[in-house]
Amino acid sequence: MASSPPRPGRDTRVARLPPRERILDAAEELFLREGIRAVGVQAIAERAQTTKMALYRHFDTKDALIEEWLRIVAAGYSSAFDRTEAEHPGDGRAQILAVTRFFAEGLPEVAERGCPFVNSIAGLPDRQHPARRLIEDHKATQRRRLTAMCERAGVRDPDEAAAEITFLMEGAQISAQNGSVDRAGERLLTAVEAILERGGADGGS
Amino acid sequence: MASSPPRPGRDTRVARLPPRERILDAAEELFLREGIRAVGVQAIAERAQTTKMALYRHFDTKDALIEEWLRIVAAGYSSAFDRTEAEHPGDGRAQILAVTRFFAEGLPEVAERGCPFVNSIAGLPDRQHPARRLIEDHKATQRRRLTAMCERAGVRDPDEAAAEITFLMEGAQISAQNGSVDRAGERLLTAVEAILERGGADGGS
DNA sequence: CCCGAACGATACCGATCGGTATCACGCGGG
DNA sequence: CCCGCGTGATACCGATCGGTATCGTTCGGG
Repeated sequence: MASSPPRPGRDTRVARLPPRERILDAAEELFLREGIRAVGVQAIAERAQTTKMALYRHFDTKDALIEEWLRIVAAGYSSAFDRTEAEHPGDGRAQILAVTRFFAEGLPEVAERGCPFVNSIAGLPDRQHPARRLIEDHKATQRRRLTAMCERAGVRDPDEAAAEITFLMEGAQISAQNGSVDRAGERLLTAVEAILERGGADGGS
Repeated sequence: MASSPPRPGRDTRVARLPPRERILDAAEELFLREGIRAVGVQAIAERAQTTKMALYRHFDTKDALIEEWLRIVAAGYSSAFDRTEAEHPGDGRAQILAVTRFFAEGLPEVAERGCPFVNSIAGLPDRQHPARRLIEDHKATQRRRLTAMCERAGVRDPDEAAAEITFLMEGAQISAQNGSVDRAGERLLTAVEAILERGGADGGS
């Protein structure tokens, strides 16, 4: 096996990531594919090409690993919001349409694996569970940012508009997953535009 | 029909349903409270005041029990659609508003325990699983019925309107569950009315 | 009245769960 | 050079998982 080159990278074409990242990657894949509760720590460790012991050196408990994973996913969505606000400074309407497009682009993936937050919350019936709190905090923050964008867009009732847009985004994910609505992305975009229209958004135009 | 089931007569000590119903009731309660996968058959049997053996006499497997439960839940929604169609014959707009109100009224419950379909699908990653097929069939049927109602209401693009209303209903449930939107019921109704307005619904004939 | 089916209880099956203990090895920094 | 830490491997823990086997009891309809 490791005959001449002492250099690592024999069993992986790219340089191997540190165990912690490998574990998080493996957990993400399995959590999405099988569901939080159906996956055992043993399976995660194996897929990460390590052992349960190594996993428990980095995460106190399986639930802590779940929480950390969800934290990363939430950060991904947050940074997408950051980006759109940076790219369309002050233009609420453009920001909303951009994040809507972001959600729409993610729909094929969500249709296959489901939404990480929605699926996880189903396995976290305890409202005090740290991972569940994290999800709810994330969703509340996202909703606040959406409301702010609606205000910026000059919509008449920003609170109502943000609520409806939130419904549409969440519902598009669910309906894409259960296959009851085709062309979900286009429908989502159309519906959000209609809400902005109805609310009298300033529009960049 | 001649022979009545062993219904609890008034001299029975405890009004007790037949084991099968008790098991389904217990399963419903636990599935909603803890989640499909987190509940063991032992726990279901105990809450139904019976044993695992009795449970397996009525259901081939735990998954079959899950499927049967979901079938009952789906039937409940279907009969709600039946009722509104019967109560507002030919009036698509009134039908849509009635089923929307039905969803809105269920939101407090959904906010607490989550949507049975959404939560279950998270624990059924296998698309071939009978219970998952049942959910997807149910959602597809519901979407078709909604489209028919939109046609009846004279909306310009019934397919699009039904899709958007579906998004709103599903999204309202999710957002109520994760607490990101308050007054979800009123918002849902407002949004659906706006879609009918925009689509040029007849208003009742 | 009595027979068989449904029922309740208990014990058991192999597998897997989340989590821990132990130990040997490799590698890098003081 | 060598010490120590992170690592990987293995074995183990008690508990629980879904599912089955074997009892004795209860009860209602032919």
